[in-house]
Amino acid sequence: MSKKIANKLENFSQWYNDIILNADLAENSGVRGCMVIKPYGFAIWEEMKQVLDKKFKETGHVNAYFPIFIPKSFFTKEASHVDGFAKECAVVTHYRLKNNDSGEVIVDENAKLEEELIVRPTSETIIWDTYKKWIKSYRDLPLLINQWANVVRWEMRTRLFLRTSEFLWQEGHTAHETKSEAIEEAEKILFLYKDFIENTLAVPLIYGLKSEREKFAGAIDTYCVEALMQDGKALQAGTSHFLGQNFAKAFDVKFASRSGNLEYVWASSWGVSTRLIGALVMTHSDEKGLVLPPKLAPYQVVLIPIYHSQEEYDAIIEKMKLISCELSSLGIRVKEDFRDTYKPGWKFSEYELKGVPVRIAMGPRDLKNNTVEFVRRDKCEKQIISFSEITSTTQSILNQMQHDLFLKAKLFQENNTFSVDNFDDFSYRINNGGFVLAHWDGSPETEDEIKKLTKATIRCIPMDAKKENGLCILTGKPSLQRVIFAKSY
RNA sequence: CGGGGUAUAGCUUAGUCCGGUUAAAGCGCACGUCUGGGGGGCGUGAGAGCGGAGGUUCAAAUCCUCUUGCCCCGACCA
Repeated sequence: MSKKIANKLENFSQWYNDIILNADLAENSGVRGCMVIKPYGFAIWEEMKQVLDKKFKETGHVNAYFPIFIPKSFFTKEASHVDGFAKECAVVTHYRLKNNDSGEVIVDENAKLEEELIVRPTSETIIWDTYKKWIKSYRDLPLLINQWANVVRWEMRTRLFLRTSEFLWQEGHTAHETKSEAIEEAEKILFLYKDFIENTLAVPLIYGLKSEREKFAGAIDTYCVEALMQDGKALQAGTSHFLGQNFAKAFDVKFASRSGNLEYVWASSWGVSTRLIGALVMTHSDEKGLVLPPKLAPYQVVLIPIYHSQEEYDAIIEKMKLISCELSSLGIRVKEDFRDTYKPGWKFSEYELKGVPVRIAMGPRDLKNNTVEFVRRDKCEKQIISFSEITSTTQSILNQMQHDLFLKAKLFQENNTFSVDNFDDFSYRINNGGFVLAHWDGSPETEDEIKKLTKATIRCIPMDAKKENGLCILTGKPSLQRVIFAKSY
C-alpha cells in the first residue's frame, strides 16, 4: 500500500481527511478556506441533487435562481438575521482594478461602489425583496421555490465539506397564506430530508426543534435533522425553518386575503448542503477508504479483468462487456476498468478507496469455470459466483448493502445514545461522545452554562418525545421533557 | 484576533543546532525488461537550488532582519 489512511480511532480528523483525499473527492484550493470538489466527489453531489430535486418537484416546488450579491440595505432589514450573519460576510466594495506605477494590479479606489454588496450567506433577503413584487393576492400563494446555489460564509477554521468558506447547497423559500400552512411546509420538508438522508444516504437521524440559541437567525422555529458520526460527535445534516411573518414584515410583503384584508404572508425556508458528503464519509467509511451506499455511488459496480496474454485479455473483455450490458440494462451504474496501464491489485485498492459497492473481477480461471470473483465493499469478502447468477446477485447485494449500512449506523447510534439524570453522568457521557438525553429547564442561560462547562450543545428538542417530568441536570428546576445534547461539528 | 509550529523535487520528508564538493531519500513520473488472482521485481532516466525580500560572510537551505502562506490550539461559528 503506497497510500496510507490514518487510524480512525487514534486520529479521526486525519482519517477523515485521508479518506477524502485518497478517494479523490476534493482537495484544498489556492483560495484560503475554499475547496475544489473533484469529479468523483461532484458525481456524488450530482446523485444527491438528482434524488432531492425530484422530491422537491413531486411536492410542488419549482427551481429558480436569485443573485449572488445582496445590497447591504436589504441585508440589514431583518435585525436578528443581520446579527446572526454579520461576522461572517464577504463584502464587495469596488468594481474595478488598475495598474499602479510599478505595474502591480491594485484596486481602483475611484471605483468604489455606492452601496456595498454582500456575497450571499443565504438568500432570504434578496428573495423576500423579490417576493414583494410577486405576491399581491391569496391567489399568488403558496409560492414554492427552490434554488441550487453557492453561498459564502467567512469561516475562521475550515474543514473539507464540513465547513468551508464557500459551499454548494439548495435553499427553498416558500410563502403561504396562513401560519399553519407555513408550519406544515417546514415540517413536510423536514420529513422529506429525513426520508432522503436515511433512505438514500443510509445515515440514521434524530430530528426535532432547535433551541432558541441554536435556531436560524430570523426564524420563529428551526427544525433539524442531526446525525451521529463515528467519533461520537453530532453533525447537523439539514434544517427547515418556520419564519413566521418576520421577513414579510421586514420586506413589507402583504397580500389581499380571501376576506379582502391586507395581511403579511407566512414563510418557510430550508436547506441541505455539500456537508452531507461529509456526513456520508464519517458515517460509513472504514480503514480501507470510502464506503458508499449503493443508491449514491457514482459507480455501483466496477468490472476488472485479470489476464496474462492478449488472447486472454480479449476473451475476458468480451465476456465482461456482456456482463456490463446486462447490468446497465437493469439501470445499474457500471464502471468498466479495462485499462492495461494499471494492474489488477492496484485497481482493487483504488476502488476500495473510492468506495465502489461491488467489484466483479474475472481471470483466466474464471473464464474456464464460467465464474466471476464478486466482492462487496463493506464486507470485503470474496465469493465466486457463476455467470448465470451475476445479475440477480448484484441486484440483491446492492439492495442488501444499502440496507445493512443503514442498520449498522443505526445500531451505532442506538449504542451511543444515553439517558442521564445528573450532571456528573452527563459530563461523563458527553466526554465520551454520543447523544445524551437529559432534562433541561428551558432557559438559554442554562444552555450557555452547560456549553461552557462541557462543550455540549442542545442538538435538538425531540418533537415526538413522550412528556416526562424531571429536573434540569444543571439547575434542578422542573422540566417537562428530555432534550438531546452532544458535542458537535 | 491571541498562543505554538512549519515552509527543501509533483507528494512525504532528511539536511538547519555547529555555514564549506555537483542538496539527499522514499513514493510518484518516463523508458526498458521480467511479470501479472491484492498498490510486484530489477535496471536506466527526468525532475528542486531550499516560501519571498534584504543583510552578514571568501562561502548561506543552514546565521541575522523583515515579510508571506499554511497547519495546530484557543477565541469565533445556524
